Amino acid sequence: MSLFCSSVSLANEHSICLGDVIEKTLVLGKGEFVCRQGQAFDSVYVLQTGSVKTFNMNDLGKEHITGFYHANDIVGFSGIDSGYYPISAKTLETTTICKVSFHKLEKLSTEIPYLKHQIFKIMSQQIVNNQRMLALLGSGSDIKVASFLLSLSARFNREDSPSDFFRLTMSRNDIGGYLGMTVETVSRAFTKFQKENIIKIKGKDISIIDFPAMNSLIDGIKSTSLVKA
Amino acid sequence: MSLFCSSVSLANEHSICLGDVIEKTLVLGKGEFVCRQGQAFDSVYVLQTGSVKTFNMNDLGKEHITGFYHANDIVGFSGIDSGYYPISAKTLETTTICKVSFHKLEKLSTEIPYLKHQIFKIMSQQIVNNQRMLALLGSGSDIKVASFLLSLSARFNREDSPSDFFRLTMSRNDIGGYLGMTVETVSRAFTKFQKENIIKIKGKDISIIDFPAMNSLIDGIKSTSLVKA
DNA sequence: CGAGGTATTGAATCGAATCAAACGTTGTGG
DNA sequence: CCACAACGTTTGATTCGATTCAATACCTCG
Repeated sequence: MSLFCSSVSLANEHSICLGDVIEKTLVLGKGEFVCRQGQAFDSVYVLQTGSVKTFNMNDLGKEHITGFYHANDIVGFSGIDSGYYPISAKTLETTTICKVSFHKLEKLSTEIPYLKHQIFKIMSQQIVNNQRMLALLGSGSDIKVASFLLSLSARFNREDSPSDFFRLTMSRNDIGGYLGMTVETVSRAFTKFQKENIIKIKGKDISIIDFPAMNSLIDGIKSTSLVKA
Repeated sequence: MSLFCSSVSLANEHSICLGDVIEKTLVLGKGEFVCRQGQAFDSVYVLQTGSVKTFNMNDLGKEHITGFYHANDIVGFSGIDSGYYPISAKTLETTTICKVSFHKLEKLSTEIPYLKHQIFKIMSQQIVNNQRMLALLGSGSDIKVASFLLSLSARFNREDSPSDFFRLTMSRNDIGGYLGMTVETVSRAFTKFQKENIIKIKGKDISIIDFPAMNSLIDGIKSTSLVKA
């Protein structure tokens, strides 16, 4: 399970019905906005290809990254509560997305309990993912970075190649903004892991070589799922 | 808006119907479990009085606190995704809660679109709250503690007294576990704020004296909600 | 090719964790 | 009701790690 968005499909056997709620499919270039913080909430966005970061600006112009999203992930649910998007979303590369009217989606979910359940599930999953991120609050930079890389890896293995190789579409700066640390510290963690032969990095391409070592790094934040009597 | 749970009521004009989904109302003493990490998910819990912490144990027995909940908050939505509670919940004092069957709640929400919308809203709110917490990832201990206190204050002002005075039902240890810092650092932040006449603390009772100073502390993580052209 | 942004590396500073000890509070049983 | 034990909290001194500042190397794209 990824730190990131949903592995649950909205559609399944009801995919036909979903045609009604898709407003349009958009192709966006690198660095374009999907939605902007403060805009009225009306849609959620389903990524088809590419990747997106969500973030908000603090009063001093520094941006805090709240998440990275890839194919099949859904962006925008956080706008339901207030009726406004609390975050901006920007593409990290050329990206195609489906704009889905939330109003229509919600109406359709009344007719299709399965759809409603899926929405519940996706939102629940986002809560769980965010809480897993929060477990990083107290941990050091190595753990944060390792956890980040493992999440990305898990996210890609799910549907794409089962390989340990993938591409970081976001900048080191974005990673830092996501994990709450500086660019320099991100870079240092990368070089350190590389020297220890845990990963191999070349620019934006990364491969995880030593999964056991990687996993042992994050032992401290993995939670036992046992029920203790 | 609080860092914590929901300010949105499940019921409103439909409160009559909710009688059907409430399994039972429980009174728990201090330190009792509401639900346990790993148990099969079947219910959400609505707090009537008292307070609760949610947490999970990592492999080394240290607990990470994922949230504090008070009257009218709802605990347990994170279990929808996997079908198991990913967290344990424990009372911080004598607490009364309603156990609500999620299965029944979901079925009822099919008949009452308003109810469904409220559930969406509450879950969306939790996503937003968690993301606000995540903004603390990169900030120092003073900011974390100030942010925590302001959230609690906002949470209580909402419905209880409009006073700047409240009681911390959780231990310093719990606060540390929540904010990702040690007990000592929490304590030091408290004494520092007190020396600066920003707050007044006596054991578990706290009053916020200088709100402007408190707010200026967290300027760095407040996000502008403006739409920039 | 050159320029601007992005990434890496190094040295010095600052802040939080850690270790250790004293102080307070709470709850229990004599 | 007091004494004591157990736990929670505060405070201090030291260590360790991340940020900061600064300089250099690397890529990407016009």
